[in-house]
Amino acid sequence: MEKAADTNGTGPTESAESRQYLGLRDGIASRISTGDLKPGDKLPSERQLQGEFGLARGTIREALFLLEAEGAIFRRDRSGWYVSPPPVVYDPTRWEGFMSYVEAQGRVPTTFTISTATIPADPLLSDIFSRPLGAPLHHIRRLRSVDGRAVLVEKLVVDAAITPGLLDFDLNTSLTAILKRNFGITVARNQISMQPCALTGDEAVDLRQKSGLPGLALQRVSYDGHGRVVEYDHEYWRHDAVQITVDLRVR
Amino acid sequence: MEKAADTNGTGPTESAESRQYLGLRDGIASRISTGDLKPGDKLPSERQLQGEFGLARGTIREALFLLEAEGAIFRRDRSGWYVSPPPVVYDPTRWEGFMSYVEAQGRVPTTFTISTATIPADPLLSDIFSRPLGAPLHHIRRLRSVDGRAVLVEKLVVDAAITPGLLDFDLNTSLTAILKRNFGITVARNQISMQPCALTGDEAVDLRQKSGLPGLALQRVSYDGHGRVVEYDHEYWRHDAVQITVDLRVR
DNA sequence: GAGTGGTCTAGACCACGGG
DNA sequence: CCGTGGTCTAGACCACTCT
Repeated sequence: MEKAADTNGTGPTESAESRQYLGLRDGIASRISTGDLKPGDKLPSERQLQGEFGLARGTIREALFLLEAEGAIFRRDRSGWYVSPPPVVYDPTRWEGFMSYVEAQGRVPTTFTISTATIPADPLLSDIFSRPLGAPLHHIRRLRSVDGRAVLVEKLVVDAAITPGLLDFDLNTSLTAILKRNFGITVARNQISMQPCALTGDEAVDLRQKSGLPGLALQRVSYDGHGRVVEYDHEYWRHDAVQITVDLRVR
Repeated sequence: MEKAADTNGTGPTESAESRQYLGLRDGIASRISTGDLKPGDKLPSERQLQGEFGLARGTIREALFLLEAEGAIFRRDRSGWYVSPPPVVYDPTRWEGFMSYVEAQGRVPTTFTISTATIPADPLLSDIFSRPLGAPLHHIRRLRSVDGRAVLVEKLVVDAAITPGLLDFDLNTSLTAILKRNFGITVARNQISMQPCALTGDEAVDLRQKSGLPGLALQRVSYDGHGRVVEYDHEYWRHDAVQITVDLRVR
């Protein structure tokens, strides 16, 4: 008996799902919405679900992938599947920085600096910062978490000429605050671009995600009051961790 | 011989990929980047790739899913896999509307009105529009395409009191233009919110996508110069069809 | 009707996580 | 060390598209 959907006598009994993984998806989703499973809770293992529902493991995984795409659950590599916490709201116009707005939402933000370096400007960066080729720029790579879960990696670049000694500060705090307090720099304008993307390579590794999972790529160029480029930032977010909100006047 | 990765004698010959689907992914990706495969081109069928690479179909599909998540390819249900065209750039602050900005990028926009209706305001909409419960609101559901490919479904709501007879116009054109020309309404402010999401149910059907594929959900509340709510809009985009760009002053 | 992707089965081994 | 998810095989039938 190598037939698959033998049970597909799908008599239109009620809302019988045509595809089994959709049924399983709905089952788990309702367990979450009723509060039977709460944010952070671990789901039964794939093999347990297999026994419980009498489906092949591939079918179980299909349902899990769907819930993952919907942002309802996430996985920790080779540890298990967990119920997702609610996303963080990110408003690029309210520029107090990550630490502030995450805290304002009653969550606990943390930052981990992965690496720092001062590197001569390449043609692209030289153009963005309007600085000569080879001018020194600070590169910072940071991992940011909410309630202990890594939600984004950022690679940011700052003009070293106007921020001497920046890398000696504790970068596991708010960069916005450091720039303001120690260098008198405030951001007046942001130019932002973003695309849904797949998290791959370094980003996936840092976020402890399996490569290829969906994410949101966000690039930001920040200007001060004089129109000078202050920061050039690339952020890679878990797709289920963020909601973007903007309020703006139309031109 | 039910062993899987027997070929995993992965001698570190060159950049041998540890996982076979990554190798296949790279192979197809490079065919795209060299121009061997161009936007719109059809990929070989899964079974052809199976023969060509000597992998099980599941493995082939894993590679295809990854490329899909990256936005490099897309599928037409039961027709095949195709190379993705470049995304459209969407700037919510430049409010000439979909038709204008798509054309400005040298692409061909089309709009198809799926349904229209005038419905009494429910509590939520009554609140958003600051209108009494039961006040008439126009509901419009449209499908919008670029170069013949459906890229987004939108469900929009407009206050019927200030747009009498709106549904009698040809809604397969620019709504922005209709509101301006025929009702003297212009948008002065937008409040936008967006989250990566999974396209499911009606949205997936309308976009001819398999349910569960990643997308971008965008909600917009538009105000006129008097602060009156003009439009309430929900858009569901294919994740690979759009890039959002915003330029804004920080508050 | 042929061909395509969509769904599903029933196994297997691998690599990593955590006690 | 064991349990977990990650990868992979080799089949099968189904539902739809296309010509």
